[in-house]
Amino acid sequence: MARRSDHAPDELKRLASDAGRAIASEEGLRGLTVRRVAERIGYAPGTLYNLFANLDDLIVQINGSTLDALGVVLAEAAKADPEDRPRKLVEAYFDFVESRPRLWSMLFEHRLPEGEDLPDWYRPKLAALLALVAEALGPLMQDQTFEARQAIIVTMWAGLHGISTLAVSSKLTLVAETDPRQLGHLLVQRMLGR
Amino acid sequence: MARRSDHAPDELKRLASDAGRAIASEEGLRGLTVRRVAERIGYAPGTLYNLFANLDDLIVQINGSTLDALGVVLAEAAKADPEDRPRKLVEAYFDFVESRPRLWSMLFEHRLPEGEDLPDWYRPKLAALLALVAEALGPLMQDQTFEARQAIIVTMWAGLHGISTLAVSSKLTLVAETDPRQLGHLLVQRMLGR
DNA sequence: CGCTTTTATTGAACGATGTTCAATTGAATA
DNA sequence: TATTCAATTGAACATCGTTCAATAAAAGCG
Repeated sequence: MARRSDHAPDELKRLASDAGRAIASEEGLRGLTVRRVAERIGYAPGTLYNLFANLDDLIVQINGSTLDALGVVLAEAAKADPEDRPRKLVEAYFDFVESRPRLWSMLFEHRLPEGEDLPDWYRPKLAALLALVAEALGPLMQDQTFEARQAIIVTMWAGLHGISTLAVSSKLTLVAETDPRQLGHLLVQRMLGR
Repeated sequence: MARRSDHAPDELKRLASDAGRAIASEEGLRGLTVRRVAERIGYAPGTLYNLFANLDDLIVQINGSTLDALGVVLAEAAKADPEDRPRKLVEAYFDFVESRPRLWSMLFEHRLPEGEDLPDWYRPKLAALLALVAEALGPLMQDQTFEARQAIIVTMWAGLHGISTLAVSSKLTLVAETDPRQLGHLLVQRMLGR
């Protein structure tokens, strides 16, 4: 069989990454296989290699769209009054992680093979997220130099990521039950010097 | 063939996890396969299943020993004068990550299958590391309640983890080149309120 | 409309993976 | 020496990512 054209090429690519995202959000990275995506959209495994370079490529695409979704959520939170933004942003971040734990995990669980780099469009997407947060919190860091602000934002960002990662893999609960959100708020407060 | 007894059972188990660690530190989680570990120690693949429940078990064992090694390094740094400990601990942490990037990555890159939990001995090992840091930095947090100290330490811990993770997977370098160590120091300073 | 060209799609094939388990064989025991 | 025991094997199974010659359907053309 050939040239079925049940779907336009772009449409088919979307269909495939949607199917991949569905599988990943249900079963995580471990359950995401080429054959299962193909089966889900009713095509042969080989077809996916016309749409994506390989499975890693498909995963990176899905991760990219996860970053986009996170951006939407954070942008919404950034509309709050400047003094409220730290709390709102942290809440939005953890809401996002909790609503899509497996997709969010895949963002960091997946590693490209040694020597391969993320595609060119990925890093700007990440930088845009950071810029969004930096702009939202700018009014609260007016006494800081540009470099200092940059460092604060990146540290906050990485810190929230660390808290969420350990929470999701349940490597955070030790003796006492520690709420990830509270740690997030604590982190942001201290990083903003309040 | 059977009962070769070239090695005592415990000895063989050590041999296998050493081989696994060697492979992982050279090629990361992706290169760590049952067959390659078996080949490296001169046994058949099936033999590994007498020593470990499965590949996940072997990985968790290696991760456990990585935590131990990190503990040794941090304990050494904690011997410094109380005021120097924040800097020394951060330096020790990043030294460790940079000296074993792939082993350290495996600590967080690896996820057990859905529903499976880390073994009972793993969580205490993690808690001991946190306790070490908490004790070392206790003198610098005397104005804090026990709960507050706990939260500060865990947040620092998760934050360092986040910074290192993003740095190792090169998702930290955005516009300007940001040194992970400096971010680590910044984080710890602010979390300790200095 | 028929013929040719193009190309999207297939699915068998390859090598590699984790895991199982009956068979084997060396050591320990009697 | 004969028997029991258990450590070790390696073939087998299902699955994986990936490739690619074959194919069939659409598009182009006379």
